[in-house]
Amino acid sequence: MSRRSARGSDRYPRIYRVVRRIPRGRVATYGQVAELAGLPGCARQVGYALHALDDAVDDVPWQRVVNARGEISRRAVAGIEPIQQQLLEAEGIAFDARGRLDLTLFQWRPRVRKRNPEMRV
DNA sequence: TCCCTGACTGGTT
DNA sequence: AAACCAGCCAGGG
Repeated sequence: MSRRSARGSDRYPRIYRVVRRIPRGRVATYGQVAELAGLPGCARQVGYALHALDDAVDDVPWQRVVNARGEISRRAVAGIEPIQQQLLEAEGIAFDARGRLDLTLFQWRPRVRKRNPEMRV
């Protein structure tokens, strides 16, 4: 381990905690997860964290995270994308012929947990 | 320890 | 609509 490696991986638990909050039948984007985890601008790291998941051990609904265009992101390892799509379809999410889902319909919109519930602009 | 590669994104061209 | 580009940062060679 290099000098201070312990610090960096604090992020993974934060990221997993957010992903676990995504309800069934809803999706979140990588950037959205990063922001909710307090890591704005670190969308790429969210992908990296999910890549590091061990499905045999972790109970993180990774399939509910898609890219900002409403598509399932391409993996280095083939064969996973169709599985992710099937899992989402099983939750009631619809994909168009081009393999995209409508974020305006299925994107998770968590309530803000603050005193002032909402002050719309 | 340097260098490169990613389950990404928003702004430009 | 598509290609490019600069940030982002953890791992592995």
